[in-house]
Amino acid sequence: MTGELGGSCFGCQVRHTSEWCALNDAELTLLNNVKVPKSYEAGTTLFHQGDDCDGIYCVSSGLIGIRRLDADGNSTLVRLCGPGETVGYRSFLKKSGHRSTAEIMLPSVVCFVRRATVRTLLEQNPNLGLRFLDHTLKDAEEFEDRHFESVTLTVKARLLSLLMVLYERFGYLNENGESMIDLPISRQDIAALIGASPETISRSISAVQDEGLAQFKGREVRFRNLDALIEQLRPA
Amino acid sequence: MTGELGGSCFGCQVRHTSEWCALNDAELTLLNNVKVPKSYEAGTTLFHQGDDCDGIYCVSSGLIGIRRLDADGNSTLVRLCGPGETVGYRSFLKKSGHRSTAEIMLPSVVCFVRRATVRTLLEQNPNLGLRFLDHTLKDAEEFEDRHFESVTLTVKARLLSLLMVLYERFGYLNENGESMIDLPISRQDIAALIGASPETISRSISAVQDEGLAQFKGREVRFRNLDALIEQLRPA
DNA sequence: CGCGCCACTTGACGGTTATCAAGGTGGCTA
DNA sequence: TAGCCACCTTGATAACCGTCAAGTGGCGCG
Repeated sequence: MTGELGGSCFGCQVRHTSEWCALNDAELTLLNNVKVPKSYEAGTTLFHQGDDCDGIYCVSSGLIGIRRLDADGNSTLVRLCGPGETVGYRSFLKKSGHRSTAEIMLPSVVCFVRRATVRTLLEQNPNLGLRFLDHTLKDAEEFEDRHFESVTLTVKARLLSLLMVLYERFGYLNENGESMIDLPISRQDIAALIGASPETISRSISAVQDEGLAQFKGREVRFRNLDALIEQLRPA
Repeated sequence: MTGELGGSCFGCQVRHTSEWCALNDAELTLLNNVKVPKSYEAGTTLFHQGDDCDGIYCVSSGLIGIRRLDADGNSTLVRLCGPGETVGYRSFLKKSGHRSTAEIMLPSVVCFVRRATVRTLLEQNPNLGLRFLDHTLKDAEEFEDRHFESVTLTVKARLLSLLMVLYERFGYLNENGESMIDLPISRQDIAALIGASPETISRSISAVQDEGLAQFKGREVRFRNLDALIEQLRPA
């Protein structure tokens, strides 16, 4: 709920974009008293697939990766959650164990709210439930769209699409006014995210460079022709 | 809400499996008074992609197909909704236009409940909202799983998986005790549903027949070896 | 400094699948 | 019955992509 440990929910920068914007002052005070803010290093985890769901996590800053084990036991990245997003709420609402593992991708501050508190707030304030409903609707649509994309678009098109999504969240202009991203995830994770092999991702990246759309140096991406790139996403 | 036009919600066979099982008698009476049951021929539509959302539809009997237009303007089948399921509720909850077209696949009876009524019931009974939440969660999980399948399994495996789903809903034993399905959809729709071309579906069906798993005659499927078929779904 | 480790890249190959094209079948109307 | 049309099948071909394998480069560590 707050950018600094022990900070107040009332000062939290993401308060108005998270589910908790439905709460009134009294409820927010309750939340503020029982929430457990904590700072995490990259590589650590909030919970593991199969764990019991003891509560939910609100991302204040940083980036969380949601992973699932595939049939071969490999851990594959399923989605990313940034500031203002709530993690683990679907398992909470379903009253089931966690279906996935939540891994810290970037140094993050995350507030934990234990189950009983969320339940109390949900009973007190129906609007909070509606906020969760909205969030779930958004998730469902996102998965629907991605399913649609994965059977319609090629790997390269999906890569460009992902780059645009990441650009919206992590993009910036460098000193020369060029559009840039510092990718928060590895190529392997990119591969998992769009449902392709790491080799194909590597080749797709080469193709994107050959076409002069962008330059890749490690995790740094420099866009050369954002208009042409966006244009490639249109035709389908 | 009812198997016969003008019938009562109280006697509806799907009442206990639909969202409306959350309602008490008074609320059900309200619903019963304002709902509009209607019989539809195959090929007609409940609403079109882009239409305003004026309410939600509860499937009493028959089968509804949800279609979306792809980039080329082709209408592709996205999912099927059977008795007890509610159609168009996500657009309603999101207060947005319909993202897809709902087409009648089999002769169906569908009850329309207009927006104001649903809103009233939602305000009166928080449990109804939770039911919708559950449904949305299920939708999200389904698309998550299908996304996973579509990048993991071959077309033939996905076809077998779809056949099992359809068997659960439309399967029966014929006079010889053989497991059968009368497919409710065309091969083109099967193709769209699992994300493949119609030609590949046709070839996959041939392969399934060559392996002695099932016989296809038009839309009639006769299973030859259900155990072996299920076994092929396991390995993952 | 050398070593190993890991992520990434690149090449070669093969399998799966889409695409294009040419029949075939069944249902419908005239 | 003929003719048409939509749907389905079958064949040939090529594109896409996954897999296996070898090589590169960065980075920490002894």
